[in-house]
Amino acid sequence: MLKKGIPRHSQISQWLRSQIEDGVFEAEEKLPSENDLAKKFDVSRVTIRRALQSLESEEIIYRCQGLGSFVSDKRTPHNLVRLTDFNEDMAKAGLNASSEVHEFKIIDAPSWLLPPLQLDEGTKVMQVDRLRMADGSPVAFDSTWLPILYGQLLSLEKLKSSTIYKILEEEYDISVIRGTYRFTADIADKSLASELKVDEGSPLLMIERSTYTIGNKPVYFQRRYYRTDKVTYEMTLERPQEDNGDYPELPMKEFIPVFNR
Amino acid sequence: MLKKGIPRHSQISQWLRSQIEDGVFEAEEKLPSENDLAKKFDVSRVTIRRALQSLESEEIIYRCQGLGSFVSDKRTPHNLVRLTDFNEDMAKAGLNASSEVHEFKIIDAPSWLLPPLQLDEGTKVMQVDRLRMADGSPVAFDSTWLPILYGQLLSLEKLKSSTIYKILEEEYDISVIRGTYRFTADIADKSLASELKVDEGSPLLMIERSTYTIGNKPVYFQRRYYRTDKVTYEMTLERPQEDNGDYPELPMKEFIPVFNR
DNA sequence: CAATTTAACTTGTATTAACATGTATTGATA
DNA sequence: TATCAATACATGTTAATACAAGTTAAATTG
Repeated sequence: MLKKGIPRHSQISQWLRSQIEDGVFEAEEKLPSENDLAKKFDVSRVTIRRALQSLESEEIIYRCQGLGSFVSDKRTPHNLVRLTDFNEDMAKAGLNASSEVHEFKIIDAPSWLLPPLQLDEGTKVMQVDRLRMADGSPVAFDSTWLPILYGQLLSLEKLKSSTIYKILEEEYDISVIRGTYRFTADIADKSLASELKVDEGSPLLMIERSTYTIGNKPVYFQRRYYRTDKVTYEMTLERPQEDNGDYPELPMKEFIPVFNR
Repeated sequence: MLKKGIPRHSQISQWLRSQIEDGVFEAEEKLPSENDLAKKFDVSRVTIRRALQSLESEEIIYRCQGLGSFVSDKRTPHNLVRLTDFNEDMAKAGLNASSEVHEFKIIDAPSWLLPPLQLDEGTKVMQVDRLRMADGSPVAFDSTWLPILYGQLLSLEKLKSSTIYKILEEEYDISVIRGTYRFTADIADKSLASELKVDEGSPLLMIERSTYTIGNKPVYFQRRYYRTDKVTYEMTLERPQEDNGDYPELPMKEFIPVFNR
């Protein structure tokens, strides 16, 4: 049942993770007892506990002495934030996402783009402008700049049905390891106003995103303008309930505002 | 050395936490080996490992087989986001924070405020308007509304030297358990423009914050406008390096955009 | 002297064993 | 009937032990 070469506790926690993911064990459902699991996998109870501990620290399950282990209700592993994708975000919100590619060209990198993409002067970059729509009406407009190295992997065809993130990850195995988001506000100039169908001078929520792959290599730099009447970014921070006394005064969560001078 | 009644592994992990916090073990410094710690506390190595495991899952330390355990460089436990405080944010950025209370009054709650504060029509609320400054120049302007229950605990005096968060937590033991942040953009009207010393129509980053105490009771609702030339909110999301195979495809971090219709 | 082997030390994995503590049910007792 | 004690079973704590595997440096070898 268990492969060799991979720690058993990892395999067991992985098995449980996928079982929970697949809905075999539903939310709030009681898992088999540690002894039962130990028998099932023919390992010691300690190994089972090691596996359950992983799931507990990921807040996928919670355990009650005397009662058993239960699947957490939270759909996403708490405290974990995923690097999200426009289409994915929209799908989660139950909206029909679509996008139009309005620009797909190679340009000389403007000077302000050199530092974020770690490029030298005179280098060319790929620029992709897209209008993002939810249920057919414009929600956001973004420009993305990529070093030619990565930009050449894209095509108009693919961009229509997929996202840059997915194309690079799934087709070329270039995965984004790190991403930095910057939130700021801007006002719609003539061009943005007409793209997003808002009045010139309207406030727009701007999110700049820098993404990096292994070795801190920049993959792309993106500026996205959201219609404020359409999108608000929201984030809930929760202070962990005083569980076991492990956190006496406790860590909550961090959110770093950067002050420009 | 160890008290009874409290699990030894908890006491040991707590001791290590505070030693690290106090700088006894600095960033990237190697901790004593598991065997050394076991001898020091006269416990088994398993107990030490249990303690280190807690610190590891909190990302306070990391461990390398064959090398030892090391203190993580990250100042704040990773993946944990703290509910922050304006003064604290500024201090961290090395700026001198100050604020002027421009309004401190009791008003009839406007209708749009009723749902977020879970109040009935006709209720009165406390409103506090403050201009926030960094090194003497205006950075943000916020209005905070509190149910009278909590508002009455504040005073002009205290607000000058402290923050609402601190006053309620430290003096009245009312601690904020949960907070929701919403990011959006707005433009400066005449009043905001003159407060923040920007042109009318300038873009401002607006952050709405709802905070709750135990039992999901709203403590206050706040609207803060940041000068975009002064402040950008930034957030870095990192995908955990494939450590042990525990996370095969996955979990990064979550950041929820809310789509208004 | 350089390359290799060995030894010592580190954390990682896993078992067996015992006892502590919390929860719920069952059955005897007042 | 209501209460309490016994019991079974859950997770929690901890020890003692063994071996695996990664790292480093010293010792050995060519």
